[in-house]
Amino acid sequence: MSLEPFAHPNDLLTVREVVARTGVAPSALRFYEAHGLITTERNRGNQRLYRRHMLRRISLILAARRLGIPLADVAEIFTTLPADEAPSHRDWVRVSREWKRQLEDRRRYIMNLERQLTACIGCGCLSMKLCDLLNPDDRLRTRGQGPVRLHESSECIDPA
Amino acid sequence: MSLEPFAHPNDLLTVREVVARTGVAPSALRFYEAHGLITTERNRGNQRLYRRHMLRRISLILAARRLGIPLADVAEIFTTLPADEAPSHRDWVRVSREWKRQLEDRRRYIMNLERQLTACIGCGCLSMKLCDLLNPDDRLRTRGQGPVRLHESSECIDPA
DNA sequence: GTAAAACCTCAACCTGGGTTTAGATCAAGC
DNA sequence: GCTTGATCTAAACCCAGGTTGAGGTTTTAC
Repeated sequence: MSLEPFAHPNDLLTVREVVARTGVAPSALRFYEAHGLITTERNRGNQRLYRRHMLRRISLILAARRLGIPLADVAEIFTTLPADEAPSHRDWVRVSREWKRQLEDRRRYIMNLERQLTACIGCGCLSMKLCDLLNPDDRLRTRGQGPVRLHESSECIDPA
Repeated sequence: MSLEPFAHPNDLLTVREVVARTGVAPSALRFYEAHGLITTERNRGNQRLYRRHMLRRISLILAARRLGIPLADVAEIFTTLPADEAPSHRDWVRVSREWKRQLEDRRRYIMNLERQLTACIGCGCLSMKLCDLLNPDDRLRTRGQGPVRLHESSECIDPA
């Protein structure tokens, strides 16, 4: 049986092919390469050739972007990935668990803000005197001046 | 009784005083002014004087920043606020409810991503063949080429 | 009266995640 | 061989949300 119809993991794709497969603009591909997220070979005319397993990396970049993970973090994760072949199942489990943790952190942060804002709406904060989300300038006026560190008191938010 | 110890809502504060009360850098105050979020008077030497009720606006800006609300949105909200006095209780209720809605939207978006990522970890997506977060290039290879619209299929994420 | 500190404007710079443009080179079809 | 389209590099530009710096005035403190 011929190997022809099957893709070799290290065969080479042109820019156009990668663009067609991933939907990522050539400028973005160059950008990722410049930032060390992907690597390329060159043909004799200096044009880029992408090894097929780079498609995996690009997919991971897209997933990360969709999740709001900064490229710098992705680059860091990529240093732990095999350089010459596609990431393994195990790699993907590790990466996706880490990203899930980051999503959870972000969700918790937002839920905390929601809680504070709800408390502000539901308490004396409506007078805008004591809320942690709003700087308590009225109170400060009775206490003299000085640099105000915001988010330091929490009389409204956390009355306990 | 003298009015001296009580602050007039329209009395004028210098840059230094506003910086001391809000913790916001002068450059940021100028930036907010340049973008129409706050207004100032000037003294005879052209130096800025802030009417006291601007402190409320600055507090609102800080709260918005903390919530991740873009300044442009804040500027838009501010067009609905009284120009010459502090925002009222009613104003604050209206604004804070709107911001709470935006927080809820962001939280729901993140929860949705978490759900997708969890599904990816827990199903055949681990093979990175069919996941909505990862571009399904293996499948495409058996179907010919063409531009790939990402996030269009949901065989993994939403099997129903 | 003078020096230091604060303030002014305007312009340049920063990060992140790229896009756009200019000018040159390469590959492919006829 | 020639034209057209694809690609190359480098640099400039975009957004947000500001900060930093240069060079000039104003206010304040002694």
